[in-house]
Amino acid sequence: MQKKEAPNNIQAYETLRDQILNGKIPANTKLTETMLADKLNISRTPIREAIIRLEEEGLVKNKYVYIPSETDIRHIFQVRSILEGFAAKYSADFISTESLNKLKEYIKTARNGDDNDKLKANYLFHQTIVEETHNPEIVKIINKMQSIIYLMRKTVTLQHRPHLIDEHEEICQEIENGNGEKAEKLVQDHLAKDLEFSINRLGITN
Amino acid sequence: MQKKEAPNNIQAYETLRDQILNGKIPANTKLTETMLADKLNISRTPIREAIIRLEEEGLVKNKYVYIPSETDIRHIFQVRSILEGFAAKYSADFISTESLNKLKEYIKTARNGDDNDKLKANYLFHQTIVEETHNPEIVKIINKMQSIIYLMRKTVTLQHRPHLIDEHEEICQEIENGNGEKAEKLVQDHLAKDLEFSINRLGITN
DNA sequence: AAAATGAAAAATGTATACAATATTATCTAA
DNA sequence: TTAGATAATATTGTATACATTTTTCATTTT
Repeated sequence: MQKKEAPNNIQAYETLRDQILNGKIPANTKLTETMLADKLNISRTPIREAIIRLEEEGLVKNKYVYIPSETDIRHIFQVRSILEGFAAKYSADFISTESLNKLKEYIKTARNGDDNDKLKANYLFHQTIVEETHNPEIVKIINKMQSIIYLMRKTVTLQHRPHLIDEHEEICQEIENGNGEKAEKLVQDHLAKDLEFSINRLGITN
Repeated sequence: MQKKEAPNNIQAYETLRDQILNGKIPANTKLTETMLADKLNISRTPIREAIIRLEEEGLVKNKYVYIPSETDIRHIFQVRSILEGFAAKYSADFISTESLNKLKEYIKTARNGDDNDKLKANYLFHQTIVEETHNPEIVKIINKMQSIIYLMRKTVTLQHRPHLIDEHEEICQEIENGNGEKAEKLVQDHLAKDLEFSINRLGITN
């Protein structure tokens, strides 16, 4: 049995999504159906369906590639902060030893690896904590924000925000100690710093 | 200038959404494009687009109308509890007098009005607190859960869960007192009770 | 010039035909 | 029977033509 290929509308959705996220399709681009259909060598029908998905996801708004304003980003980060804070608090009580070891591993990699490793390790650090809630709804919400988070993370790790890894270490420590309240607070402070650093460096405005 | 009518695909999305929510299209129904196209007297194209929207929203999964399991509902309620808890805490510090008066108004209506008034008042009570965050992301997430929440609310208010309104009153009180921590806790306990009551009465299983 | 008008062009929305898959029913061989 | 193959049917996916709406841009009017 051979693996069935995803239909064009799904593929189109995925490639467009990727291209928007990595900047190949820049912010504010008008997405015209015929233009995209030409580019991907398929008809307008699957393109339309891809665009609808992107719109529901919030990456496209009214046919234009959407860049969130500073206010938008602050709102998104508030949600992230609330949910990841909860996740950290929860982890302090319920984290598995495997996950805890993973966290330590990611800290090590983030200190020693190359840029790409660091990026991935920092992503996994946060993701592991979120997944430790074992609540797919929470994971889903965070994942939906990954597009913006990714941009921010790229900034803070590649531009070496000071103390970033130290903070990860502290968070990990408090989770290990079972100190949920402290862990929650640390995550929220940590994210607040990421936010300010990124907004500053990216020169985001309203 | 006359008001432009929404395109068929949007209208189809809205009517299907409504019909799923009020049970006209029962859970687990297979949504076939031709069948719906016939019923709404339009072609398959706009139907497909409507279904994609419903799928992105989570109301439809793999062409079937989706009913969340008990576990799903618990997960959803955990998110709701975290976010509404935050909203209550936030409100304690920042709520406007207008909103506070509204809350009191809704409590009164929920005590005296008819079933329909009660239902609406209880909805507005929670919605007002959520909106007081002035964070559209939070509002959006909660709204996306409204389908399930609606079901639950119908149960708890129409089957008169005891102390429901008393709890609203306490929450309102603590918000007015500026006691955020207490308000947060009360909201979370309140929602936990709603959840258990509803699951019990609706006979939801996995 | 600025605003208003209205063709021309472009883009979106819808129906439909046909192609590709998935599902169901039917039949055969163990 | 029943597991497996295969034909029949139903459903989904895609391209395309045409209809409708929106946008653009030149022209006229003030």
